[in-house]
Amino acid sequence: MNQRATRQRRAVDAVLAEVDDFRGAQEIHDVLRRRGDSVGLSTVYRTLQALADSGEVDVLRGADGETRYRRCSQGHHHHLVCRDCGRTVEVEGPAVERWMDSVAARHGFHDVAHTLEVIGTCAGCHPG
Amino acid sequence: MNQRATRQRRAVDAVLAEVDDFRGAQEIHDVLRRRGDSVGLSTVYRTLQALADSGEVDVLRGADGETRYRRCSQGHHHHLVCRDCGRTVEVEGPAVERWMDSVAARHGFHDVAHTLEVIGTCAGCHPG
DNA sequence: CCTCTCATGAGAATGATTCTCATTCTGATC
DNA sequence: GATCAGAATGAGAATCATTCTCATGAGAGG
Repeated sequence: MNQRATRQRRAVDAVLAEVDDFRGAQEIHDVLRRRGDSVGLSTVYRTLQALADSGEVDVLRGADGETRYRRCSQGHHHHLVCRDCGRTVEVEGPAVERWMDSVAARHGFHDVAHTLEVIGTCAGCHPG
Repeated sequence: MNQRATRQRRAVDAVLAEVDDFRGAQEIHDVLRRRGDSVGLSTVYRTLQALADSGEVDVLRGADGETRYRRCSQGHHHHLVCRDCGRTVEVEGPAVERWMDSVAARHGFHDVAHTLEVIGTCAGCHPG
């Protein structure tokens, strides 16, 4: 957040602070409306985008095309996400980072970035 | 492709066979129309999806939300994509696969899948 | 309290993708 | 080669997340 502190931004922030999973914009908008602390959908989108730009939240694009957000720890990391309940674990992989950099360099690529997400079924959701 | 062989499917297949980069459905639809071998947009989408389901093409979801397809080699691999010209290099990383599996297992996750894409600027597009 | 802006939000607009369904075509059979 | 059932097609409507528009509202400093 770079600019004015408004009720709406505080509200969106609050929701993100309460949950530990990735949430979609519409979902957050619903939570706020049900809670009686309604915020316009456009504003939810704008706020989320601002938070993502400033690096305060991580973004994840699901297979269904919906973009989800989550307040994460600061450093660079990746996610292990449960496909059923959405439980999220942050993981680091320095070796993987190095591998990606070296592969990119070997092929003459510069300014590399990457996306790496692992999805599975967590122990709690696994039948057995 | 699992079912009947139609002109439309052959046409889409042909376009995919000609290019080496990831292409969007609309893009393929345009190419076909310009070429005079027009195919309905719905059909292009359907065909691409069928090809993706059968594993004949790889799918990549860009930051702009458009889904792109590419005929790739069979085995499991990842992509190094140029953000400017779209040039694509297939890469393998057995060590990375192992790392992801072990991390998932350590956290009690089953049936894991993953996405790993590296984007950068290729040598040809790099200014300097 | 004023004012200068940035922020908000209702609704329209966008853009990719999917759905509908009447029509056409493929592939198997005679 | 003629038939036929069911699969495939495609034009346009529908969907859905997201973005845009712009008139109105509200921080923050003076």
